[in-house]
Amino acid sequence: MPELPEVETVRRTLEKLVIGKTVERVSVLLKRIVQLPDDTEAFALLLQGETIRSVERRGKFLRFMFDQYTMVSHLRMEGRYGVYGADENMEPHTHVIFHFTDGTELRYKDVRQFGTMHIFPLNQDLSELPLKKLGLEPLDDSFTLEAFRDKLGKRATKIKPLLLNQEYIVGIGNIYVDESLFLAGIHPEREANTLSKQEQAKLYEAIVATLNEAVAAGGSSVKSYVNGQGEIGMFQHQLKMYGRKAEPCLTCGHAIEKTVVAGRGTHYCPKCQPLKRPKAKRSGS
DNA sequence: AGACGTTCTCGGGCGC
DNA sequence: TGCGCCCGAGAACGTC
Repeated sequence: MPELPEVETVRRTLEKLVIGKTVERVSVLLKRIVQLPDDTEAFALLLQGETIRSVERRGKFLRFMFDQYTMVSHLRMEGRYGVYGADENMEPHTHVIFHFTDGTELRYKDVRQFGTMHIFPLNQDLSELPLKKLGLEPLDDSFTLEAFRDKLGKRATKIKPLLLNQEYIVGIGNIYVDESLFLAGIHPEREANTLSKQEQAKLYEAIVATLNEAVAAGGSSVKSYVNGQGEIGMFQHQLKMYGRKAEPCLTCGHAIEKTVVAGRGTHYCPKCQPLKRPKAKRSGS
């Protein structure tokens, strides 16, 4: 479920709830979530007695900063966190529990069981997988038009899969890629290296605007997403493309098409996002 | 039935 | 022919 705006919203809500709390013990109910250390008992022991000092984000990953360790957590499709009293009912699909010394618990739930957790010595996560190869942070000052153009570079790959590839730019997923490409008037199957300077600039602006507005709205709750306090987001009401198959394009009224691009459901307006750049018509051929 | 907000692995195809 | 890169397909899972 979560793309950058959702993960950022989880981060913001969570930091209000868990900073300063000390881990008494950790229960791992589903081993597959824990990737590193691969021994789940070792994973649990590393965090015993550690206090959460901050909660940060890199792309779609959450980074829980403890005294000596960083715990990196990816929610994948449906992972979610919540803080509970130790006596509260255990909800289904609860896989990892961080029991704090004050009697509260941080619980990780994940219906589809795709989420991952890794522990590294403090701050060493950034130079190790899975964070090592991540690309530009689109809401950082470092995300300039020039840096974006460099990433688009000479690649002949389709623009949509390129934007989804976290090695170039982080945080964009299937919802916000469709929204951004629509805003920029670019067809999802355009080859990245054929974008004009002007199209590159429009796409850059579209990505920044879309992500910022979505963060301001607390993310999009299309299916199951909630923030760290169990609240849904609001940006789903502002989506112009995602989930609007066959509905009228808000710009031109043409029916929105849904196809598959690089294995992902893809929404676009054939009129506002033509595959061929509008050119003088030629007869024949 | 089949899609689903994510990402990793694998294998074929291509170019050098 | 061989190697490396790149891309798309499939897999991981449970729910509606």
